Amino acid sequence: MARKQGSHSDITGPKVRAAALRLIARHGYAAVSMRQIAAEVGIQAGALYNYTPDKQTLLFDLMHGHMVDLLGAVEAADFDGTALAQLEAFTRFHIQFHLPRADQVFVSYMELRNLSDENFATVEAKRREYENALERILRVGEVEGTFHIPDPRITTMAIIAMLTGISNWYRAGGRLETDKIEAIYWDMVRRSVTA
Amino acid sequence: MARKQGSHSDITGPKVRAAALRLIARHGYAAVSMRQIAAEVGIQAGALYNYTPDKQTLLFDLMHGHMVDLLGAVEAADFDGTALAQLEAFTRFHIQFHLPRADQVFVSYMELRNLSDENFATVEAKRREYENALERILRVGEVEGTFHIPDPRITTMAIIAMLTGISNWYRAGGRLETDKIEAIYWDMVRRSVTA
DNA sequence: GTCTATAGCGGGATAGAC
DNA sequence: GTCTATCCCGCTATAGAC
Repeated sequence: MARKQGSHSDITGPKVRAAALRLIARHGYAAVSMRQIAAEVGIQAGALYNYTPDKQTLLFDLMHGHMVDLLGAVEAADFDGTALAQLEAFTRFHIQFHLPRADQVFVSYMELRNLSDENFATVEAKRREYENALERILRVGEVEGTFHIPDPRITTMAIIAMLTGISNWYRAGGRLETDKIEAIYWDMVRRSVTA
Repeated sequence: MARKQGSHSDITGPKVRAAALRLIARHGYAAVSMRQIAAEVGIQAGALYNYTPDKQTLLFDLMHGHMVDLLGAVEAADFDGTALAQLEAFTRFHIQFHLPRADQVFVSYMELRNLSDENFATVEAKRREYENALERILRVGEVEGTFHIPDPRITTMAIIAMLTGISNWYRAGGRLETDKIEAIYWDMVRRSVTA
């Protein structure tokens, strides 16, 4: 089972996904052609089909991969301590994870419409799982008495929308910038759920 | 200058825009064809060009029209009183304006990429104008001492993202539902900017 | 104002040589 | 694994009859 001589699939595969991600984030899935993606990689359109059975699967792999990475990172973060400490950790985690992944975030929230029904259900389930991680923290804080939250589900959606919205205006910037953004948003999140 | 017999342009025109809005919100601009829009209206594709010079202009009219409506409504609302009162009025206004316009909101935030450079600049300028209305209120509250806001521009974006995010999960529902949503979000907005 | 018909182009995907 | 060539389809937009 030795790898074939001249095989570049271990290099070209990632390049295909990177090119697709970049182009789809920029122009949208429906507006990007397989020919454009191939040109970006430096191969012909036909050769793309060595790396994906079709365009739909390529989109799904990008979106699903992003959600798998996100859930894996959440699990690894393993928030603990008081509800307030967990909420701060979650807030900073969300910002730190999403800021360097502008294209993935954009595609994952804009291209849901272009997934097949089955692929949509799979991606949506993972997104729900992520939301639930935050909702659990809010409910713990409510029981603790730290938080005052009339409707944990709505507050979950509100906080995630606020944090994800950073991607709408954030551009480039180094570590210090990120620190400051984290501080400002954590301040707002904290105040919005405490008495 | 009497209107031609058999002319339906005063009826068909709005029907074209309504159909385009519905379909684009559902499937995205690039994925919707002029044939689909025509079929939804009940005419042939060629006849669409009596109502728009091209597909791009049709998209622009939808998005620009939405922003014009929004800015007109903001101006008519004419917020006054303390900064806190103005912020509450703005929050409730935003929710009341956006909730019944799910398709417009969706299209206006998802299809910016598909506007020509010139059309994008026009729409973006109006959106900036709307954001500025909120930012002014926040700055007044900061001067008053009512609010504690480290960065008014970021807080503006955070609040608008949070409020606009309602469209991501809101479905149908009557007046009472809207009242409750307003109350929950106003509660969060208020707490997030006050000490 | 709407129709039918079509020009002209570009799309996704496949076949077969190398 | 990549190439060239191509099938077949659907797209936007226009022309000209009614």
